[in-house]
Amino acid sequence: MKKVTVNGRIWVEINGENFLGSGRIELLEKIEALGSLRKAAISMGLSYRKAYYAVRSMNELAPALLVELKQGGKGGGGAKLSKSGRKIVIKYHQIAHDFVIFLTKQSDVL
Amino acid sequence: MKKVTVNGRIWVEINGENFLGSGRIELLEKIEALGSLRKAAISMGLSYRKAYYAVRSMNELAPALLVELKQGGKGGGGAKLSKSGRKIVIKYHQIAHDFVIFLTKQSDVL
DNA sequence: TGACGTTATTCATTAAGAGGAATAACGTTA
DNA sequence: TAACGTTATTCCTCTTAATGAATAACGTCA
Repeated sequence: MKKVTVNGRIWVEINGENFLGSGRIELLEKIEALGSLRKAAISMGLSYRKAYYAVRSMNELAPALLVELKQGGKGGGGAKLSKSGRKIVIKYHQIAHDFVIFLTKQSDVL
Repeated sequence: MKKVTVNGRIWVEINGENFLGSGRIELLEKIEALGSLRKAAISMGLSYRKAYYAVRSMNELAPALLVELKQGGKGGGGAKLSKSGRKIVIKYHQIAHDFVIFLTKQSDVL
């Protein structure tokens, strides 16, 4: 018997521009865990450049910085989440959870 | 004030393979309206080839043909939806409608 | 003041997808 | 049997996205 399922993807937009998806959320979490954008990128198998542009885009779109980047200094610098950065990660997970439930329900109906 | 919204995309999979999304649904509707795959593709600004491969993929994955293609004959041939093809278009619209409601609710929460 | 490890940026190459062009194949109809 | 308009298929080009390499810039600390 063939298995039919409803799948999907959600993301957050600000003024119609892509702001946050699951990939960026994972990046934020890695940044919080590792304290370094470079290490976060590598741990996800992501190029540093792509990760950097993602952070830059997020910080530009958000009303307040999500990631605080520090260049030079102790350890060469580093990256960490701001308070609003940590908040938005939690909020996103709530939405993603509801979405999984939605998809499951729709798959059952099929 | 910046406008923050949750957006997304859903599709139907069969055995984990992409089966139906909004584009393919639109294609099915155009086929029903125009009776020709070529005309349907053109009306959507789609290349015939892409439309053809989409139909082929759908027909192969579905338990029963969604689109009946006829080559040669009166008018050169034509394309039309099977009964199960028409059914699935209706079902998809129901799911898509629920999804819009879901997205609106999530956007309100933000 | 030099070493360090990070952030910040540019450049060139490669991979993949989209698209168009061209043509074969088909079956009815006049 | 020739014309017609469609389905069916192949091939090549072009554009765009992804990737990696290389390097500059920075600020602390020994």
